[in-house]
Amino acid sequence: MTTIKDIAKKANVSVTTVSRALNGYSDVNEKTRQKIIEIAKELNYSPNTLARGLVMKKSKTLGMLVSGMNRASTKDNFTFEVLSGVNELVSEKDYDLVLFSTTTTKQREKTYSQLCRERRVDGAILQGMKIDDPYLKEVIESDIPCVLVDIPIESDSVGYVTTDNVLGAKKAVQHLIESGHKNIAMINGHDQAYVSIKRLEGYRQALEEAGLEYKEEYVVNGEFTEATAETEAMELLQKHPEITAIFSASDLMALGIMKAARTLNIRIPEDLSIVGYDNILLSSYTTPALTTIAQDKFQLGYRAAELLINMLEGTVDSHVCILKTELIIRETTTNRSS
Amino acid sequence: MTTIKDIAKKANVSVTTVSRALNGYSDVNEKTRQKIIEIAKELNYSPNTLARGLVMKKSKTLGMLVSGMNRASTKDNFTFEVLSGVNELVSEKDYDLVLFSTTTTKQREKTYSQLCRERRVDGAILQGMKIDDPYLKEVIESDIPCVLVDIPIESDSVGYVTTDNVLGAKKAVQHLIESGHKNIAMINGHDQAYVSIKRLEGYRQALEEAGLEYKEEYVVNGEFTEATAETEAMELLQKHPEITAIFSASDLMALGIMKAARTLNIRIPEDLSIVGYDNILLSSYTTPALTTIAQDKFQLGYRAAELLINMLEGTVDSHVCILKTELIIRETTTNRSS
DNA sequence: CTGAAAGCGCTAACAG
DNA sequence: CTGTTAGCGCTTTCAG
Repeated sequence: MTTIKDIAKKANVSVTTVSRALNGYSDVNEKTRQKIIEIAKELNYSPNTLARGLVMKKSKTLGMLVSGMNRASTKDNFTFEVLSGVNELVSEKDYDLVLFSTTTTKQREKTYSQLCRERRVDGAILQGMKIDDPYLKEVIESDIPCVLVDIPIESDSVGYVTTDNVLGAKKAVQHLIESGHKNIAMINGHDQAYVSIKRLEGYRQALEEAGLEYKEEYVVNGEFTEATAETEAMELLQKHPEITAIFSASDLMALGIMKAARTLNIRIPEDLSIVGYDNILLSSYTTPALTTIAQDKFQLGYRAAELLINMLEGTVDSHVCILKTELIIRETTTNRSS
Repeated sequence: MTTIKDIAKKANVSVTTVSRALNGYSDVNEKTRQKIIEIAKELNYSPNTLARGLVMKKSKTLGMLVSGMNRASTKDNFTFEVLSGVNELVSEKDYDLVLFSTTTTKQREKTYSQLCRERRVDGAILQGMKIDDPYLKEVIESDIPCVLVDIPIESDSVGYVTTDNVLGAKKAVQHLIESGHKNIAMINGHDQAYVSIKRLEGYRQALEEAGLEYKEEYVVNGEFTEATAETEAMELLQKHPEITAIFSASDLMALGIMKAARTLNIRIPEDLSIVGYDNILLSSYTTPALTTIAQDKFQLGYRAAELLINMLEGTVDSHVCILKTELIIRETTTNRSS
């Protein structure tokens, strides 16, 4: 493995000069530089980023911490799309990305800042964290620059990107209301998810503004899984046959609801309308295709990385980025009033 | 940021002793060790992996190079599932994973070994490479340990994991033959994919063994994309109305074929049977649900990582790992003979 | 059982 | 424009 020392020797200069030449400093004779560059190429030199990172105290590496990335979670590739977005910007900006996956249990073994410091990441992006995950508290205490996806915490060293979940949910429910529905239920995620709290808020606002009563028994948690949503929908629909529409806090759960409806012989959209959330790939392939609130997951990742790098390089105005959502009308909703 | 030096000072020992104590060497007084560990905790110490890597000449880091991971590719989350598998083993074994995404163009800018050496990864996993990608040649020349996904190259420093693509394809086609089909077309990926070559081989073998003639005009390339497959299927089905079954080299392309059939008013499976390959998530959600050859993508990644780490740690017998595939019969095939 | 010293490959004053 | 020197944080001989 050739080092700058080898190059220095061969070029009859000092290592300093080599370092400067290779790093594009101006105060190097152009001839010397050319010679050095040539020798470097000839010797097939690659800089050692470990050594560089050690002395520079930064690694040009970002950490991406994802919670709950396991075999099952590949179903909604939400995480993957975010990752793709992150990866895109990271490689544009010539950073590197190291991937950490963690679970709530693991977070007790090794702290967030331990993880980041050991690896010497310059900053971190956190995705899929729950509101009560240990790491979240640490993020605030630590001074490692960090961007959260879908969790609105802000400080000198932490920013976040998310979508407008209140508005998104509101649009979903308004669409149902405009279609003539009065008894609209909601299958939410769980109380540890920030987005669930916000989407519930949007649901309530939409009802209120339309003069419809909010009924607690119309809202249940589906834990963001297809199976739980199916069970919960089953119970809900049997207990409250007057329900003609459901707003689901995720598309995956909407799939569960559709299954439940099929089992109960409830037709979609004739007897029951459904609006999902996320616009995952699957949603356009189901029969009937799912009406949903789309959010740009790739962009979520891309912006998170952008924000983080801006924070690192000190070129940042705001630590917050809120993305738009969009209602996509497919086949699980229909106009009842007409 | 506290270092072993700080600990040494506070404990009144040398840095050597601290290093040994923290790394679990036996030749250190148990009392001293306890004291050191305690102080380390108190000072909230994290080892600096850069420094360690620099002197040890290994980083306990694996590189995952994926080709063509972009916004579009999130559709089949093949890559993501492989990544999940890799990630799983990597964290079990306490390695780290750095993600590089590359494109054929990018590969001309920075060579494979440059990438690996700069980052000081101990080994690399390559996913999604094409047969003529520049990196592939480099992999062979380089002595960096490397495991390829779905490309059968083997040497002292390189191994691979794949599935039995010949057999997989054969099973698909045999299933069609047993259902009574005689005119079976194939929509393949492209010639730069190893798996395409092998799957074509399996297709031919199955035909031959059944005494059916192989017709060149029945095989076209769909480039592994839904859109191209749709176009190609359209043309194929119009030109050769006698075709009653298509074997598709990927599920994604099978979706395209289904679209084409719908446009042409060809009923599936009554008029046309389809068998896909991969068993991507979507395949069970389409209407009708897709019959396909399943491969365990998570396992592909898991095994790749396992193989690589075994190679690195010198505990390896074979450099090759071949996984099984499984025919999953759903609704796009039906028995014609009955 | 412990410490002193050297060095991994690189960058950054500082001095010429 | 170039070289000398020091040091990033850690591990590892080699002596005690």
